[in-house]
This record gives sequence, structure tokens and C-alpha cells, in this order.
Amino acid sequence: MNTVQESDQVVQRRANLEELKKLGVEPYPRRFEIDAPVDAIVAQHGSKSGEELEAAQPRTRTAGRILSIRSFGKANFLVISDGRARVQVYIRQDSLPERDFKIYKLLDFGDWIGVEGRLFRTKTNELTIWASKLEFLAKCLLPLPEKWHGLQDVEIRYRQRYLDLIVNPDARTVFEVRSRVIAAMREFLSERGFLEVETPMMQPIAGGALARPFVTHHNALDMRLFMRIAPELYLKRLTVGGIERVFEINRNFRNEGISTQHNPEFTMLEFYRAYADYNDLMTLTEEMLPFVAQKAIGGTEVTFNGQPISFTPPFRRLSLREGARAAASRRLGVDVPAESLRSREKAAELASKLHVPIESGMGAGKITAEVFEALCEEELVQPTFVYDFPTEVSPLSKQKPDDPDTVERFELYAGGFELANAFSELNDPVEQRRRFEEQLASRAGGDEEAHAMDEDYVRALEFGMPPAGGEGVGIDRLVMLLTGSPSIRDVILFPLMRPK
RNA sequence: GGGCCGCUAGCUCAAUUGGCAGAGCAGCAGACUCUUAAUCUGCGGGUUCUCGGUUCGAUUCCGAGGCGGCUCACCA
Repeated sequence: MNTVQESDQVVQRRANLEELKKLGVEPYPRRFEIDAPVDAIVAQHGSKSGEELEAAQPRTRTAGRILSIRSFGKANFLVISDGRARVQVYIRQDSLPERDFKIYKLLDFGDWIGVEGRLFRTKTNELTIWASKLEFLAKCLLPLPEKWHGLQDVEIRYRQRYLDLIVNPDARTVFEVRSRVIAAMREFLSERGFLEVETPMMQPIAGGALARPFVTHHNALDMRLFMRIAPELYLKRLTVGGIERVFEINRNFRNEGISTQHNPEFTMLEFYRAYADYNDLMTLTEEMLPFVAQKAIGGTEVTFNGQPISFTPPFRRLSLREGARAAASRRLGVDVPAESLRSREKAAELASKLHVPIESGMGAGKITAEVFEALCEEELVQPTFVYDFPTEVSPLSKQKPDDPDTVERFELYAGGFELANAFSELNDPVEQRRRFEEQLASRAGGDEEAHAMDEDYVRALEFGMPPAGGEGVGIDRLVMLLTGSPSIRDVILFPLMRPK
């Protein structure tokens, strides 16, 4: 596609453009005044009968891209679109100036035009603009995909999203839902006193999550920088600074695999609320997601991969250790005692029986998490709070008062994948330093995703961070669920692709 | 990274056992002043992803590579 072949169709379109110039038509004019975009015309007049239109004779002036041309010689029908809605245009030789009809004759499927005329209904009851003026707005020099089958090739849909948007109306719908999801989250949080902020995307230490970062370099400072894997540590510094309710909606970057659920850059909502713990956040989440779903798609029931999913609260709650224990019991046909997941030896033995692969550096907590993911994750189709995680896999979460091996953390699962992650934030600087040091030991042991030490963050905690609950919500995945999109690439306009 | 599948006209897809590469839509010429996947008549359009091999002959068989999809692994 890098070298555009001058196919006969392109030659023809270029010739039509030259003919327009000969008519004195500016091929790329500056502006065109419209009364209303196409979708507004349809919204305003779409339900009116032919008689009503005949009586009112509403005139309009609008513009759009030509999506089809049906020609009868002296009477012709175009369909134009503003990307959201479509309306028919009636081009009748005796109804518009000679120059405008000459322009019509040189139009191609895909060109942009402006039209002025009165609205009426045809004999087949189609809402139509009876054109009295026609302006040429821009040329489409390349042939577009066909109208009936649309564009099926997913590779072209992702690489040339504009084509997808032109010919597949559903593509536009997905991104409108996405936009409403984000707007609804802002509304929900703003109403509750949360302040929206922006924190660094380029960070000297990539913290706040367990993942491999992208590395970059600042020339003037001769400084290695990481694209952020999470905003977490900066947002918590802001709670130290006294911003009791804070949130950010922005991109994170993780240098890891690509799949139907993973894109190297993805969008997260992350928010922190002082004086709240993870139980409060479960309640808040049960309010927020139905609110967002209602605003974005007008309801809380969706279908994903053929399965109905309900965002009507309350959501199911499942302890991670109990979930892992129960699933292991079912799988093995024996009653696995809870203690089996508490010591490294017993947990490793259990994992082995279950054929869950583990590595030498993993402790009982990490192994428990592995068992849970292997046995339970796919079955979590309805929204489910999986709560109380092993401390070992949660370096930034606060322990439960009666159990130092367990932290107050939950992940919300839906559709078989993780949708949100939240915890009571660890705000004890001494314990935080100890956790970082544990992570450094894992890192020394070869775990590239282990957390690095962040001295400034520990110092911030030493100034005193209020008790707080924090949560991250994967926007892309939420949009997947709400739009029934099986791949994350369907909800990201320009997903990362290998260059051709 | 592994496995499986795909790549043919602008788009959507065919092509028998290895035997002149086809259709629909789109395009071009013509007819048509209410059509809507408009219709009718005629016409043009190909690096069959790339490179190499086997063969008289390759879209087809073999090998290598490219890009993509699904999936497993990893992760959110």
C-alpha cells in the first residue's frame, strides 16, 4: 500500500478532478456553512411524514461524504453521511443551476459535497433533500471499499481506521461508546469531589505496577526515562499533598505481549480516596460501573462472547484463597484444606498436582495467585470482586490487621478477565521500604517485573499519607464489555501493528 | 516465542487432478426525471504477499521469508 498503483479507477477520479477545475470549481475550498449536520437533520425530521414536510417545506444546508450514487440520467439519488447518520439527496437536472448539475456529473463515490435544498419524502418514503444547490468540498481520489460487504479485512480496518469508519457504521458506534464511558467516569468522580490531574508519563523510575517498561532517553539531561507503567505512586504523592480525592484517566505503557486483551499502550482510570478502604471502593465501584454503563449504552445488561453479563449490583464477592482452595478441591476431587496454600512446600505440592507451573522464586502467596488464575479466571464472567490477595504479590497494599500474609486488595473480574484492581493503600513508610526491599530481592533473582525502590516515594510517606483506598479501572476492557468487542484492537482506534 | 489458519481485481469471494485466473459489487461507455444492494446493453481491469525449488506448465506441490487472525505461554 506504500506505493499507490495508478489503477484505472484512480486515473478516472483524477480526470474528474481536472474536469472540475476546468469548470472553475475550486477543488479544495476553504469552508462551507451548514445549518445542521446530517445526524441532526435526521434527528429533527426523521419521524415526520411526507405531508408534514410538504406543509412545512423545511430547507436545510448540510454536507457529507457521498456513500452511494444511483443515477437515472436526469434524476439522481446520492446518499451522504456525516459519519454518524446518512441522508438521501435528490439531484434533479431541472432543479439546480447548470453548473451544479455539471459538478454532479463529475462526482465519485467518496467525494465530499455540500448541499442546500428542501426536505421531502420520496414515493418510497425516504427522507430526502431535494437539492437546489450543490458545492464540491473535497475529492476522494482512491476507490473505497464496496458498499454492501463493507470492509471485512481486519488488518486494513486496524491499519487504515479511516476506511473502517467510512464504510462500517458500527466502528463509529464503538468509539462513541468509548467517549461516553470516559465522560461518564469524569462526571461520576467530579460529582463526588474528585480532582482530575495529570502526572508524568515519562518517569525516572517505572513504579506502581509489576510490569516491564519501555525505556527512552532525554538528550539535554542525558537521562534514562521510562514510559510509565502506572500513575500510582504520583497520585499517592498527591494524597500526601492533601488532595483527598484525586483521579487520572490516561495512557499506561507496558512492554509486554500483545493479545486480544493487551495492547502496549492502554488507558486506565486510577483514583484515590482518602479515609476509605477497599470495602468502600467495592461499594463505590458497584455505583460507578452501572452509572457508566447507563450513560454509555443506556443499560447495565450486555452480551460478551455470546454470554449475558449484568452490571446490576451487587456484584459477587469471592475470596482469592477460598476461590483457589475450592477450585483445587473440585479439580482434584478431594477437600483441600486452607493450610495447603499457606506454606511454600504444601502450596508447591498442590500446584504440582494441579499441573500449574511455578518457579523457584515463588513463595506460597505467589503460588496461590497462580493457582487462582489458572483455575478460576476464565469462569469469572459475571462481575466478581476477587478479594484478599497474598501480600507477596501486592507490594503497595496494606495488610489485613490479623493476617500479615494477606492484604486488603481486590480485583474486579468480568467477561473472564481483570477489569479493575484496588486496595487499601499501604501508607506506613517503614513497611513500604521493607516491601520494596523484598521486591529488590526478587529482581536480583531474575524477576524483571519486580518493583524498583523509589526513595522519594518512601520519603513522601514519611511526611504522612492519610489512610486511603485506590483503584485502577481498565478503560479499554470496560469498553470491550460494553460494546461486545472480542478484541482490544476493536476499541483502540490505532492499535499497535508491525509496520508493513 | 510455539501451534493452527489466512493472503487472488478497488472491495467481497471462486478457481476441479498442476493445464488459457473468474464472478458479484465498484469503474468506463450508452439508455432511463422517485431510486435505495436500482435495472438493462456493451467494455476494461491481475507482480494470485515475496523469493527460491520441482515441473513442459504452479493460484494450486515443496522450502524460506513477510504481514495478519485465532490460540498457548506472559501480562492488565
